[in-house]
Amino acid sequence: MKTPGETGLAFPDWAYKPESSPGSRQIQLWHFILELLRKEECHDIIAWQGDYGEFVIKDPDEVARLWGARKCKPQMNYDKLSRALRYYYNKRILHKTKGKRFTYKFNFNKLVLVNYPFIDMGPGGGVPQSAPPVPTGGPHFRFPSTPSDVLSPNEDLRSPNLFSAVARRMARGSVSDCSDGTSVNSEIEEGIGGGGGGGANSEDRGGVPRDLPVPGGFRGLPPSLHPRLSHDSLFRVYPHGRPHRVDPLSPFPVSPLPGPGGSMMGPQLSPALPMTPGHLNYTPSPTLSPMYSSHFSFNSEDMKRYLQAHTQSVYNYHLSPRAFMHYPNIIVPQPQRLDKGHPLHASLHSNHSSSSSSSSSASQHPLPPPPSAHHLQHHPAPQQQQQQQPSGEDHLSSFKFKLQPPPLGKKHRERVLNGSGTAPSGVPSSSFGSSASSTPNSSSAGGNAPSSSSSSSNASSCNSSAVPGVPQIKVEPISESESEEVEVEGISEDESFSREGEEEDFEDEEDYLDEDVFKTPAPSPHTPGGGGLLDGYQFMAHHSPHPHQHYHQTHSRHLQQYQQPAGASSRRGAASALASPSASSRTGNHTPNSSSSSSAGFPVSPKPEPLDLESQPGFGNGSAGSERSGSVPSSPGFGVGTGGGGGGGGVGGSSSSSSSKCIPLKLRFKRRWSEDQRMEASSEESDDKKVRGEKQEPSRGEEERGKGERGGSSSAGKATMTPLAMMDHEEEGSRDAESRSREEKGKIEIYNNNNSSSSSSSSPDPAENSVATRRVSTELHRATAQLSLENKEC
DNA sequence: ATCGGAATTC
DNA sequence: GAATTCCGAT
Repeated sequence: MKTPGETGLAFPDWAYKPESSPGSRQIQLWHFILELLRKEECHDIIAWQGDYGEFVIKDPDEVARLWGARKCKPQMNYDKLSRALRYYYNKRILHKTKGKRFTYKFNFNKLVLVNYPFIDMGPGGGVPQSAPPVPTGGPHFRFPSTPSDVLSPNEDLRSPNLFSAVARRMARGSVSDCSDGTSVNSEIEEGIGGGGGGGANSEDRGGVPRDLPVPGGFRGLPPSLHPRLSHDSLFRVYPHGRPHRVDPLSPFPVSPLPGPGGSMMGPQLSPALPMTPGHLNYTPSPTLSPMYSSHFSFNSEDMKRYLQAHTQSVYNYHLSPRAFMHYPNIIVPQPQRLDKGHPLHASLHSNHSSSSSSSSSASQHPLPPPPSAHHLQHHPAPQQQQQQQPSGEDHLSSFKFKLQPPPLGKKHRERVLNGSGTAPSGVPSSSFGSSASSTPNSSSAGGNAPSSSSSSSNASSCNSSAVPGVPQIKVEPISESESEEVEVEGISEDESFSREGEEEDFEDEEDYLDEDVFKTPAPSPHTPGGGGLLDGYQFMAHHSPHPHQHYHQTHSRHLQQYQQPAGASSRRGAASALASPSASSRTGNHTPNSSSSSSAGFPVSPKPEPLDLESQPGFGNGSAGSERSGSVPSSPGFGVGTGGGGGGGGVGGSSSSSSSKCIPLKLRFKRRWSEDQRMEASSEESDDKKVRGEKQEPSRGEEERGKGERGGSSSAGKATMTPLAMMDHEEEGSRDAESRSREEKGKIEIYNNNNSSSSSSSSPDPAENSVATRRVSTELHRATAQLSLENKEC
């Protein structure tokens, strides 16, 4: 099999911490595992297989041996190692793929969160589940490992308001450790050769452009961003046409942004585990960015850039609208479509002042500029894709759907490799030997030269294989009740965003979330830009002229794949259908996800979350509000068809009018919302259970149920229905048949449009769209402003 | 093979 | 905190 990297599916760079690289002793098991997975040499003993993020330990003994060597625990054996892995279950870093021997699956979301806690959870701590902090999209954010990289985090700090959470975490050390001094080299390794991306292997890299840390990180950014910071390190830019590889074998779907650095091995992210923002129980690496202490001067420009990057990242990661609510000042740039001018810049600039101000208000200590840390890392040549200049298509294209045939029989995967069991007892830890097992190659000490770095040589390769994959959706049989049942990978943002009915029923919220988070935006084949989900954001930010196109595309896909006939009403059915196969087999636990069960009542977040509340209002103004009021289902705003997405849609709603298209958007929002809430609730619960060890009920199903129940009834904090719930109710309950039919029609139209047009470009009514779009945009702006104000107040 | 509790180590 | 070690239960 190819390594993820090769396949182009690498896991996010940030997920991998170089520090743990060969020489570092503090390496954590998961990190070590990733390390092995990155090495082709090790593919005989462990390799990605199956779903995204899923890997199989082909030779448990050997892996254990290596692990023991690394940790200087000669007595290590698979039993012990597995115990350690099992501890990750609760942490949600990993979970077992049931039915498959020696097969586990990473929850990259979790890793990401841990590593990249940029998003402020807010008081509620509720982060939009849907929006993982990690940037997937175009510009990849790379978790800074090197000192210079580290800076970036600091940058975050710059804006206390926005990133305060991060700062706090950093202070706590909860933030990922990229910073080990030890790891510096390692990082470099990764960054360049090894690592950057997930695939350590040269091959892998080849597939994915690993780190292409582009010196100018941001596209638009002047190379000289900051002397001290190279955003590059922080953000990886991917060349436009990132090749998307699709490796059938590799567990990962094509990386959406085959970004260079492989910063994104998006596919790998397993949707399965929920990334509950709130729960960062696990702190992978203690070290935080080296820079904590470092100070950065507050540079408005840097800030802007940073924010841009960040926002893009967020955007790319499908942050839920709420996430943005947290950052009132930030306008979400359209990462991918910069066509229109450079919205980002514009937005940033415009916002910049505000943001800065806010920061000042909050607490900010402008940090003195860090010592220069520029890291050595050679980033692969700057990729085209830099954030700033996304050539529209490329950006979007980066994300794709991955369609995978149903997994082969488990048996295929089950391989018990007998191992070669050799076990040299004390192996020098330092040399993880990279390939220790099979190919002990050099490396070891070499400094970090990283074994994997070997890949460095390959680094070039990464980019190569860019094969624009076609968006694919992967449907897995449900192996586990939890998350794995149905995965849609690489779903376009839209999907994640709305996850229309089809996906609505996630048995696992977590999974769902994870997916969202990780999903890479699916580049629609047709649309260059491809960013489905983004639409909303984009819309908000820039009002792209053709917002709906994306939407259409994505939806169309849904339809095709899921063939979901009708709108909301059908959702469940569709979803259930998807899930059902396996679900049925399994215990009933799957109960349709809480969301679907909305009828029952959406779970209300157990505890009141200020953030949510805050955010919601904002949206409320938009579509949500209208719905609540019982207004006509179709919110005008959405009508624009732009996905206005969340916020935008809502706002627009007031103004515009096309009904048909509007609804889908609305639904999306609602669902999204509900999901978020559910997530929150679930996450809490789950945490309680798993982490805390509270046992409410053994079955997983329970968790969900519990969520639902709690949400509905118990939520002591919130007796009242959440907006979402209300919305849902309206949808299902109050809406009249007509409205529904209209909605559906609208959807259909949209879909049709997609199909018909090559997506990207032509919308059926360009003129109309443009006009509508403008209009909407204007309103959106207005709305945004209001929201911002509101948020500030809060 | 897997799970997870408990004690212990670093 | 993150394993490591043991070990009984499934």
